[in-house]
Amino acid sequence: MGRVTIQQVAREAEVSPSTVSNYLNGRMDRMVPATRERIEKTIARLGYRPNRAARQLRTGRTKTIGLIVPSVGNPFWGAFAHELEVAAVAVGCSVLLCNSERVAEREREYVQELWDNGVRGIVLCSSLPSLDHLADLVEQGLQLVTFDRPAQPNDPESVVSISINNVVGGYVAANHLIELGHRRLSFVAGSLASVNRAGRYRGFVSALEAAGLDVNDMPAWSGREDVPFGDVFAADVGRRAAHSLFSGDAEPPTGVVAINDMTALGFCRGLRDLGLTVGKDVSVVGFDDIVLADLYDPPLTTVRQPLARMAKLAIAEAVSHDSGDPGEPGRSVLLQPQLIVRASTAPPPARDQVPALTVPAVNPK
Amino acid sequence: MGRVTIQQVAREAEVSPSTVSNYLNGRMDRMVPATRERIEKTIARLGYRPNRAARQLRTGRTKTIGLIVPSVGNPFWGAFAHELEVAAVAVGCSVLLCNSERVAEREREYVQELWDNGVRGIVLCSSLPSLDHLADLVEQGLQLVTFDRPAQPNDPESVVSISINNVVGGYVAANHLIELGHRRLSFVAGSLASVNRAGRYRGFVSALEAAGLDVNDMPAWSGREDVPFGDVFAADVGRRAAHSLFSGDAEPPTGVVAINDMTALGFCRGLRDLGLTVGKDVSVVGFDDIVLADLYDPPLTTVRQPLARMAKLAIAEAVSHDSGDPGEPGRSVLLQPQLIVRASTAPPPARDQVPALTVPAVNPK
DNA sequence: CTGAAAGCGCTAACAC
DNA sequence: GTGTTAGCGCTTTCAG
Repeated sequence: MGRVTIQQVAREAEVSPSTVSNYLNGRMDRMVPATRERIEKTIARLGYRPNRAARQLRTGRTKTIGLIVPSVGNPFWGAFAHELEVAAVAVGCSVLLCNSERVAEREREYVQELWDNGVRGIVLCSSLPSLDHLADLVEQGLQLVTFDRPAQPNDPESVVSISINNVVGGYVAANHLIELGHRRLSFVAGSLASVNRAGRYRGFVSALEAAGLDVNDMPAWSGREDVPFGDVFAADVGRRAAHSLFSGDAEPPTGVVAINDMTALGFCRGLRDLGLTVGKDVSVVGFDDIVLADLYDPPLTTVRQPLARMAKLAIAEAVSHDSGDPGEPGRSVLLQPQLIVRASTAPPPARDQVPALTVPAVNPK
Repeated sequence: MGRVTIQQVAREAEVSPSTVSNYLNGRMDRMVPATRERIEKTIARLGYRPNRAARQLRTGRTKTIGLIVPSVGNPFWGAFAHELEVAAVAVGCSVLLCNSERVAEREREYVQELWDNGVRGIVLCSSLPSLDHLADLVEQGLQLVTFDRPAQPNDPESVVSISINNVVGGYVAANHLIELGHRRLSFVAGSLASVNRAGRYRGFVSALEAAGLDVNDMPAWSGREDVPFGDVFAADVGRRAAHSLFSGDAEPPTGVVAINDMTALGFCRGLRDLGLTVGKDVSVVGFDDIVLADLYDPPLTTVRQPLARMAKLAIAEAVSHDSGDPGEPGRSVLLQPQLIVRASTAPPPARDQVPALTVPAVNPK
C-alpha cells in the first residue's frame, strides 16, 4: 500500500536519491552506464512512479493543460476536446476539462482552479468579448490560448488566439445561398454576445451587401435575445426560430444561415414540424461540420472548421513558454473555413426564383 | 509574480501558520472570532489561494476525479462527461478527462497517470471484459467506478458498477419491433467484445426467443468483426451494415436494433443511400437517446439511459471512501432503461405483414 | 561522476 | 486558543 519513493529506489540501487533524480530527468551524462542500468532495473522491479505532487511542489511545473469549453455535451465541443486531447498526448501532456456553460463567473472560477492545480497553459473556448476578468492571472504567468475567439484590442499582451476567420465563414455561407438564387435570407442564432458569433453575422451581412441586398429587408427572428446562452439549448433555439419565422405574417426566408450545426439541425427539425422540406422549400446552411451534419437527412451544407489542425496549434501555444520559446505574444492565428456543400441547400422554390445574377467575387473587408 | 503563501498570511494577520491552516480547513472552533476575522480579511486582501500541490503532497488527497471515456467525440460520451462534471462540481470536485479509444493499454496508462496525479477515484467507461490490468492499483486503494459495465465475477472486491440493465434494454428494443409485427430482425454493432454490448445482444436474442423466433434465421451482417472498435467509427459501422444487409442476396430485415444511436444514425444514412425510407421500408431502434435522436429525420426510436442520475451515482461512489463511508464493496447498481418511441419505427411494409401475435409479457432471465 | 543537504507550501501532532 | 515543529517526495545547488 505504501507507495515506492525515490529514496527506496536509491537505497535498493545503492546510489543516492539525487542520482536517481538525475536519471528520471534524463541527465544521463551525469552517471556511468553501469549506474544507469542499476537504477533502471530497480525502478522496474519496484514499480516506482514519481509522485507528481512532490515534483510539482518543487518545480512549480506540470504537464497538464487546462481546457475550458462551453459544454462537452455539444458535439462540436466534444469533438474539439477529443482532438485537443490527442494533440496534448502527442507532446506528453494530459488535459483537465471544464465546462463553463459560457458563464463568465464559472469561467473565472475554473481558470483560477486550474491555476491552483499548477496548470500553466489553458485553452479557453469562451468567446466572451472581454478577458479583463483573467488579466491578473495572465500577468502572473498564465499562458492563455483562446479558441474560436480572435484577439481583441484590449486583450492582455501574451494571449494567443486560434480561430477560423468567422467573417469569411459567415460570408461564404450567405454567398452560397445567394448564388443559388435566394434573395430572402435569415440569420439564426441565440445570443450574438460573443466575438465569433458577431463575426459570422458580419460576414452574413457583407455577403448580402455585396449582392445589393439590405439586411433590414430580410425576415428577422425577434425572439433572439430571449433565449438562454448555452449550447445545450442550441438545437432548441433553431427549432423555435423555425416556428417563429414560418408562422408569422411576414414572408419567411427561402434560405437560412445558422450560427452552428446544432442550431441548424434544430431549425431543420422545426421546419419538419411545420411540414416543410429542407433542401426544397427552404435551404439551410450550418456551421462547424460536426459528424452529424453528414449523417443528417438531408445531409447539411455547412462551413467546416479544421479542428484537428486548430487543436494542434492550440497545444503548441499552450506549452510554448515551457519549451523556453517565448514566441511573439499577442498573436492571432486565423485559419480559413471551408464551405461543404451537401443536400440541405438548393435553388429556391419556383415562385421565389429570381433571374440569375452575377455576384461579384469580392471578399468581405 | 511570487505567489502568496500561508506564511505570509500568518505574518500579516499576526498569527501562526497552523492557525491559518486550521481556518482553511474549517476548524473554526480552535480560534476566537477576532482571530478568525483577522485571517479572513488578510486572505482576502492578499488574494491568497492555497497551493494544491503542497496540500496534496502533505495529505495524499485530492479533490479531483478521473474520468476515462472511449471518446468525447461521441455525443453520448460527451453528454455523460458533461453530466459527470456537473455532479462533480456539486460535491466540490473537478474532473480530469481522458479518452481511451477503448484500447486496454491506453486505459491502463491513463489510470496510472491519474493515480500519479493523486486522483483517488476514477470513473471508468471501458466495458472491457476484464479489469485484471488494474487490479494492483485497486489494491493500493484506488476507488474504481465502472460505468456502463456491470460487475463481473472476477472484478476486484471494491469495484462499484453503475449501468443500466443492458439485457432489458436489448429486450425492449427488439420486443418493440416484434410487437409492431416485424419478424425479420437484425442486430447491428461493430464489435461485441464489451460487457454491455454483449448484454444488449443477449436481450435482443431473448426477445426473439420469447416470440418463438430463432436468431439463426435472422439476416446477419457478416462484416461485424472487420470494423475497428472505436466510437468515432460507430456511424460508419451503421452505414456499412445497411449497405451490406440490403444489397446481398439474402432477404433483408424489416426491423433493426442498433448498438447505439450513432450506429443507428449511420444505419439510417446508409438506408437513404439505397433509396430506402426509415420508418416506412425499414424500422430502426437506437440506444442511448442522445440529443440528436430527437432531432433526426425521422426522430429515432431509442432506449434511453438516465444519464444525469447515473452520473450523480457515479460521483457519489467515486468519493465514497473520502467521506469515511466505506460502503459495501462490489456493488453493481443496475438502472432500468426506458424505451422512447418515435417515428423511426412502424409496422413493416404490407408485403411483410404477419398476423398479429400476442407476445407473452415476460422479462429476459 | 556521485552524495549531502536544503527546502517547495502545507498540515497535524504536540506543546504551551 | 495558539505556536512550534517535523516532515510529505522530490529537485537542485554545491561539495567531494
